[in-house]
Amino acid sequence: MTPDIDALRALDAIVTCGGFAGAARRLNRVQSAISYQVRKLEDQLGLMLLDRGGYRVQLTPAGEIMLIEARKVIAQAEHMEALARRFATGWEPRLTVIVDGILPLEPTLAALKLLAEERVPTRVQVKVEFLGGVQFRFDKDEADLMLVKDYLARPDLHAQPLPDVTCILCASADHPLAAAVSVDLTDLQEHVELSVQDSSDQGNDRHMFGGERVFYLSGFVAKKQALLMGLGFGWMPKYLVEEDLRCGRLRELPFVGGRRYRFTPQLVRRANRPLGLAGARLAELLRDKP
Amino acid sequence: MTPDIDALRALDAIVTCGGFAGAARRLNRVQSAISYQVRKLEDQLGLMLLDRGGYRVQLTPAGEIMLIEARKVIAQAEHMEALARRFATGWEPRLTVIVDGILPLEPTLAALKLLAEERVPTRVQVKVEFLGGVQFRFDKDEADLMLVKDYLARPDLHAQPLPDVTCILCASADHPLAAAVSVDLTDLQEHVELSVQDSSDQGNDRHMFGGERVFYLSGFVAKKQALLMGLGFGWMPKYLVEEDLRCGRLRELPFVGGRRYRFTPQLVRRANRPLGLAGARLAELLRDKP
DNA sequence: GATTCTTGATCACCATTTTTGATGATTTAC
DNA sequence: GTAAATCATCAAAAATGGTGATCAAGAATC
Repeated sequence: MTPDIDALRALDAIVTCGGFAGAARRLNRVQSAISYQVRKLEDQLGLMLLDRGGYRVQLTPAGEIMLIEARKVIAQAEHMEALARRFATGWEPRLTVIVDGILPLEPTLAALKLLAEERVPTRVQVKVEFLGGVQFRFDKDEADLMLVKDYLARPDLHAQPLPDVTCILCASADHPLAAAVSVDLTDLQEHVELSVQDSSDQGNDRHMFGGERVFYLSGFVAKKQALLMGLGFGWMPKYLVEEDLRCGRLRELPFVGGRRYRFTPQLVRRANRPLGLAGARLAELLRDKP
Repeated sequence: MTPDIDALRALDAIVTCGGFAGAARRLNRVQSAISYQVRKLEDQLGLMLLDRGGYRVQLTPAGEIMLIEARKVIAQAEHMEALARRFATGWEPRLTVIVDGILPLEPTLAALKLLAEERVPTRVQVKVEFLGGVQFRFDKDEADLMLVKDYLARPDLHAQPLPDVTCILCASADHPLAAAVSVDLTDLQEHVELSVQDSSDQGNDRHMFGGERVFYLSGFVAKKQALLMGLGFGWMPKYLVEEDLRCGRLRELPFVGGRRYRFTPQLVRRANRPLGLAGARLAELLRDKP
């Protein structure tokens, strides 16, 4: 039979208060109740915990060790209690966030770090997806939030804007297109376009060029690596290639249809399911900070 | 109010058995008892743990997290119980062993390693002392065992022999005494003798030579270092200087009164206080192995 | 679709456990 | 030596937890 946590508390109180009487006062019980509790505990464990030989009780050697263990059990139980209290007061147990891989991760991570520092009890799960895959995953996982470049608006979704991101059409300095003074659609279509794999299987990136040959990469890091190797051309978010453009490793392509475009990422939540405290706090941090 | 461990067990059983009825069977209770327990638990935590909406109960999101915590509490409590069982069956909670620093530590450490591998629950404390300090500490700490070179026999102490150790009188190869063909007591008394500090403050090493100048070191490692630096001469246990004698860094002194002596270390226990299972096992390992 | 099973909630009742308050033996403090 | 602690013990009261029966509602079976 497993010991009762109240009995462990009694043992602890006896030791810290220096006696049964003190423990009773501390626990708002009567002395005989404490006496009963620890005796029962000792019976259950089949082990003397207190030495009643003298005027004041003392821990037996075994009691000392058991008290250490008992305190661990108590602490664990209280941790559980505290967690429950927070869940009960509006902190959701889990928060799932889908992030579009085209967005800079840093502001999101910074916000999560703050959240952790505020000792938010919620277990936050972040998943990175691309293009249509973001909303696909948002729906499939019943996620709470998504940070997305494009999404299909619906009445049950509520969006708020995030800071703009700029995309730049570029290629390696060694790439044939990099040398051109001006590039038109036909020029582009003759070369390999690099794109990020849409993790839902219904690719629909409105910024693609419709050439014959497209290589799909698994993310923007891989895409950038492919660009640097001269494998092809493609759009990249500015924050990922600024350094390379400055150093000349990559070149911005002088495409007549526009060499850059900006978009406003959205932080999307479900209108019908209110965010818990953690979700609300995260949304707030993402809105204020980045 | 802290949740009751039995209630946590009920929650766990409901989830693993897939329902109240199954849990009741598993815990040898009746279904309504389980129902009562979890409802009380939920009341205490102020939190719904199970979703009774459908035909079969399901954990709520908060319930999932709480179950994880609950299992930790249960595991901790069971660990405590297991420990108690072992203490109750003769494993002492603590075992204090005093070891004479002149003895090779390796056999002792090997025995302790074995003890640990056998998952002995006892917390073993080993202290190294020197000369009279060993018995001094043995008495002061009310230790259970001592491994000692010399000790004052008493009726309440019971000893068993350990493998012999040889001591060699030596000095650095550069030391004046190292060159002599024969050394007598007067020769020795003219040089600095190196000795290990007695950690009780009543030095009585019967192997000292009574010269004017004695340097006391804090252990045999320090003493050996001092010997190698040519600071003086002194006795060293053979196992610590064999290599140095072979390489010629140290020399055995041709003392007319004997250049070597052997002693039989003793494993001493208290006759009036029987060893616990861990102490007995350790004594057994030390007797058989080294 | 009607019937049968199963699931979990609920209730009144009873057994057990826990708390209480009183008492007593022993030890410490003054 | 007296007064004030300390802790054990006991009977009675209170609270807690368990039992078995019953009920409504969702699956499963035919």
